[in-house]
Amino acid sequence: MSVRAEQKERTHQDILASAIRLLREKGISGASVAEVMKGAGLTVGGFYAHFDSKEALVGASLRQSMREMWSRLLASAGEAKGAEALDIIVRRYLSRGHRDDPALGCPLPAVVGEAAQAGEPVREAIADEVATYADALGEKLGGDRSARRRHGLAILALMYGGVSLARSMKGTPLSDEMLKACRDFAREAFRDS
Amino acid sequence: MSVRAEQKERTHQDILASAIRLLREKGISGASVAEVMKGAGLTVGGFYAHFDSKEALVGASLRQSMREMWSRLLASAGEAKGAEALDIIVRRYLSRGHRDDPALGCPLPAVVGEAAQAGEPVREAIADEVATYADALGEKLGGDRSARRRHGLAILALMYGGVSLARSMKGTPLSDEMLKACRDFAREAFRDS
DNA sequence: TGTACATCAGTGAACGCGCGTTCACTGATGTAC
DNA sequence: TGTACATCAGTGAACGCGCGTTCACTGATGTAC
Repeated sequence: MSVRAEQKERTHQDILASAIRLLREKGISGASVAEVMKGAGLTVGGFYAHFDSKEALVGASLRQSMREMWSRLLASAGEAKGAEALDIIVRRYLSRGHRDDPALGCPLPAVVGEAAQAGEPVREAIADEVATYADALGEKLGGDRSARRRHGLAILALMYGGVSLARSMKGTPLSDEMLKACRDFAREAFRDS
Repeated sequence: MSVRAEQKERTHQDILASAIRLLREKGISGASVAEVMKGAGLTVGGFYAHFDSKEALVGASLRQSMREMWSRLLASAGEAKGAEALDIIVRRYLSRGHRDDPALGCPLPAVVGEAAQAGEPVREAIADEVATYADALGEKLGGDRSARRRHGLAILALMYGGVSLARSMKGTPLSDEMLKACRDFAREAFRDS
């Protein structure tokens, strides 16, 4: 690989990293191309040498940030399975820390609402990543094939929904309570597993 | 009340109705003041005789549309309580119809993501309405005081999360599956109640 | 009841601003001989 | 190894556009006498 190509690849990753950070903090419309490029130490005009459009950037950022978040989250449960793994995972995802630091967390809360009106590349990226990590989560939780799939999808939806709502009510007492209710409900649903 | 004041009140409600429709379909940034006014058969300049700012409009629309959606939803369970009421409610909220017709449904999926960056009036409106209807939902579900509160908040988060994700994956097979997984999980969690 | 003036809901053009995207350009890197 | 030319990553100004908000105005409604 030539020096030039290596440099370009490094720049590409810088743009992605900047986009991921802004996307998680401010959502799709809040992460402007100009600000993404500024965050990577570049000017706006160079963007289109790296991505075809803003939508392509959003799709790529979504895929990478989902991978980062969810592989770390699932790895944090270590060898634990079933109710024990669930406890570790919900305590981490449905935490005040995760609610208050979007820049380090899951991209879904910032992106899903706007994604309903976004183009197919974005919606497909979400579907791919949700499928992957709902399955991985179901695997941790155990049970038969259909229970694993159902639990993976539903617990993901519960965790995403709880953090999203908690963020939208930040600053009110209900915000903390929402996180706790979702954690406890997830554990309660698995009391016999 | 004078003819003029009556007319103004009618116009005010027309603007609100238009805003509610657009907000549910396109979210906060997608519902521009100009389009809201056009939807009410008016021109943009007249808006500020009715609301102080776009944010005030969003807050008022949110309160009214939450009331409309959730009082209808909870009323649809009639006299049913516990698992039976839950079954009716999740079948309605987590339905393909609700996913595909945002204009007739719950405002939360279109608004919550952007609300995290919105001003206090919007976040307070969400907190107030979520508190009200989580409690009403918990009431239907029964159990002791803490269980009612926990179940109300968590089932609301699960329903909101499921429909939001299903909309963001619309057009993929996982979209339908997500709705079903959330319905079944909610019922499963109440299997002994 | 009729007339003169005041009010004010709604109009439509204009404001400053930020958006995604384009494009002529610059200058360092790469290639050919 | 040295020189002349080609490539192309990144710059920065400009584009057309839609946004929230402002404002001078119009004309129907309301009030005073």
